Order: sequence, then structure tokens, then C-alpha cells
Amino acid sequence: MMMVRKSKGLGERHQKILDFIASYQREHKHPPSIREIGEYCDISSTSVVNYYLDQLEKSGNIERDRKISRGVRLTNGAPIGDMFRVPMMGVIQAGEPIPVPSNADFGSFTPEDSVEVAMSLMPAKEKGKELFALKVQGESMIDAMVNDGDIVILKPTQDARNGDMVAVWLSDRNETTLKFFFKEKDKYRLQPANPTMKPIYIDKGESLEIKGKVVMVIRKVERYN
Amino acid sequence: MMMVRKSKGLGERHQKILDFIASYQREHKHPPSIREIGEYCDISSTSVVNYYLDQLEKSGNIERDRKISRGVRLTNGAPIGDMFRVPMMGVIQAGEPIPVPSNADFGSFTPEDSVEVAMSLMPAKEKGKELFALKVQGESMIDAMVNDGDIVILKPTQDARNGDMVAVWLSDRNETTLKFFFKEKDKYRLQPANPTMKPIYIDKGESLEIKGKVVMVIRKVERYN
DNA sequence: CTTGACACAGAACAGGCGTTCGAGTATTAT
DNA sequence: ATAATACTCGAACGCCTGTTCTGTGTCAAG
Repeated sequence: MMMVRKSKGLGERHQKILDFIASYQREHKHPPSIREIGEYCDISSTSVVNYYLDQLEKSGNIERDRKISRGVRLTNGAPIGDMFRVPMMGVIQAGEPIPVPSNADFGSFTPEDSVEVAMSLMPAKEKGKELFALKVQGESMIDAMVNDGDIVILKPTQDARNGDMVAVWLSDRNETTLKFFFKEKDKYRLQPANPTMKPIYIDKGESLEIKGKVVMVIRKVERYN
Repeated sequence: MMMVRKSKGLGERHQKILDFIASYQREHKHPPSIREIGEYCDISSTSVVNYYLDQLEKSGNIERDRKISRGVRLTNGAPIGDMFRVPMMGVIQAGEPIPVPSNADFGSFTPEDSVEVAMSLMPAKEKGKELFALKVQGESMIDAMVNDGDIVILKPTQDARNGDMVAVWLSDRNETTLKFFFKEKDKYRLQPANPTMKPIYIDKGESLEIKGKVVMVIRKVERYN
């Protein structure tokens, strides 16, 4: 019968193989064998799988370790282990102090209490740094475009540069908040992320404790109650 | 001769095996075989390697896929390949139509046009699904707690259940927006995520095209300009 | 001393696996 | 039409690999 011949690039079959390798790797934590690929992609001969694998290797989509079992892998930018594990230190909530990790805390946290972020999503400057995560509780951070349940990832720091989004503890107001930080003539301007809301000003005399600089916000959208 | 008996925990040999697996994995991009481990660790019998591997598995240091070649991997730190690659299909912007991927688009995107998300961050239900990502352009989604530059990850779907956050195309208003979806008696209620903002109502007669359901929002906080 | 747990060696087995070869069919170009 | 190219199949070969079984020596407790 008629099967439209693809002039160039990846055909449907190439694509299916690529997808299968990716999903198999995710599920089994190791690459599939040639025969497993054939089974899933309805290819009855191992030589045909090998045939396509050769093409995918030539086109740079996969890498193969010849003669080695399951020696096939995708050649996308981030192969393996390219994630960053960030400790979840607690919650950030208006009216509560911000828990900042001590040096001893780093490295001693369980996977359940940590957040994994792909390197590719990290702002370049922050890679490999000592970051920590906080879960936002309550809706008091809405003016920072941060909602209840969001996860904010912070870099611990005491001083901020203009434009940084920081987590601050305003002891005068007994309040925790996330704002963009600007140093002006004789005061600090804390600008909400939401442009429709007005900034608050803090005299340089007043206490303003910067706990960390926000580098990322993650929100899992489950359901609205 | 005298070989000091280790009372408990990891012995020198266990450690050497662990180290070898790690370094081999780094160098070859795939785990070593039992015989390769034995060769490096000066163990002349595969059964002895198997003997230690069993112990390391019991003590939780490694995981094994029995019967599968090179089916051994470390369990600490960075789990390998535990990420999800989501294609970045374009931008979502008020007044513009939403680009929704066709079946052919999946899998044919370059790393630069994709977003990697750790599995552990994914809502359980969405794992392995055909997701796609959009970059938010403009500040028109602020009432959805989404800012300019944010990345939203969507699951393509035409119908939504109450409480889902959806991307909709309101052809009457020639507008794209992100809202929480609620079906009411004779109309649809589109509830902004920001509780301080009022919902908009759409009669069931009016056209309302649901393009996808939002499962995650990611924001890289760089700097405020 | 005996016993048993432990560490190790060697060999053999069975199945997994990548590779290769021969042959056949469909599609496209000449 | 004819030839070249692309694709598919089935089978066989042989190495790779995890598993298992038997046996040996060490060491500490009874």
C-alpha cells in the first residue's frame, strides 16, 4: 500500500522510537533493549530497529555504546542527573519569622522535604549555590504574585541589589513579605510584583531584615477550593 | 592473613564498588556490568560481586533491576533521568490565539524550545501525559497570578471540571485568558486566581474554547525593570 | 574442637543482547 | 520499463551478563 515517504527529517517511526526510549528510561531508570524497542514500535525484526537506530545516531538524536546492552540514550542537552535538589526549610507566612537554614542544615534533608529543579530552569548565576525553598502559606503574598501553596526558592543573603525580589522581615510591622527591593535616597522602596499595587516605603532607620533573594517561584495548580 | 573484620556498615570493598559505579556511570553514561565491577575492584568471581551487590541493595545504597544487563544504579542524591521534557509551543498573550500542539509536534522540539520539570514536582495525575508549555507575554494574566515572563505548563483538553485552571479563548472578546473554571446553572463562571478580583461570566450560548488545563506555573525571578 | 556465619573463588548454565547476512518488497528516479 | 534506493523480515551467530551451585579458608562463639 501507500505509505507517504518522508522526504527528509524524522519520520513517524523515528519519532515513536525516540518517544519510547524516553518513556522507557523514565519508567525503568535504564534504557530499553533493541528487542524491547521493536516490540513497542511493532517492528518484528531486531535488524530493523538497528536500522533505525543507526539513522537516529547519524542524525544526532541518540548516542549508542555499541556492543553494550541497552547502550542507547537520547542526546538532548541534559542527559542525566541534571537536577538541583533544594531543601524545603518550612513555610513563609505573614506574621511568622522566616526559617533560614544554618550551615548544618544543608545536606541533611530527606527527599520528601526537598524540591528538585532542573538545571535548565535555573538562572545561570545561581547554579550550584546554597539555595533553599519555602512553601507559601496564606494569601498574604498576593501582591507579590505569589499564591497560597506556591513554592519559592531563595538564595540566602543579607543585602540585595536594586531590582532583586527579596524575602524581608519587617519587625516593626511584625510581618513577612516578598517584594522587589530598591534603595533610594534616604529610604528603601519595597515594590510589589503586581504593578497595580502600590509600593511601601521603609526609612533607613527602621529595621529591615533581608532573609533571602527569590530566584524562582513554582506553583502546582491542582484545584481551586 | 589478618583482615580486619568490619563490625557493621559499609566496608572498604562496599565503598570501592559504590565509587566505581558512580565514576563508571559518569564516564560511560551507563552502569557497569558485574564483571566490570569485579575487574576494577579486584574481585575475581562474579558471584562475589553479586554477593556485595546484594548487601548494598539491602542496605539501600543501590537499586537493582534483576536479570537486566547493567541494571544497577545508585540511590543517593541525584536520581538519573527523572525529569520530564515539555515542549515550549509559543507564547500566551491576550488578543492572540493560543498555539496548541498537533500530534506531530510532540517529540520534535529542540532542547532550547523545551522546559524540563522534575517528576517529583508534577501533580501525580499528569505524569507521562502530553503536556506543553507556553510563555506568558504581557501583563494581562495578572488576575490569574501569572506575570509577564512566567512559564505555564498545560495539559491539552477541551473540557474542564469545576475548579480546573484553564486557558480559554474568548472569541467574542477576542481575548486569551487564564481562569479557574466553574460550570453553573446556565452559564460558565471564570474565576480569577486572585481572590481580590471579580469573576467574569459567560453564557452557555457564547463561545468559549478551552485550550488546555494548567497544571503548573514556573517563574524565574531575574530582576524587576 | 566443633559449628556456623562470613568472605571468596571458579565454573557452568541459560537467557539476553547486539550484530550480521541473505532475501524479499515497495517506492522513487532515470 | 529498469535500475537504484529505501524499507522490512527472519534467522543464526556469538559474545555479554546475571544467576546459581559447589567448594575452600577464616574467624569467633559455644
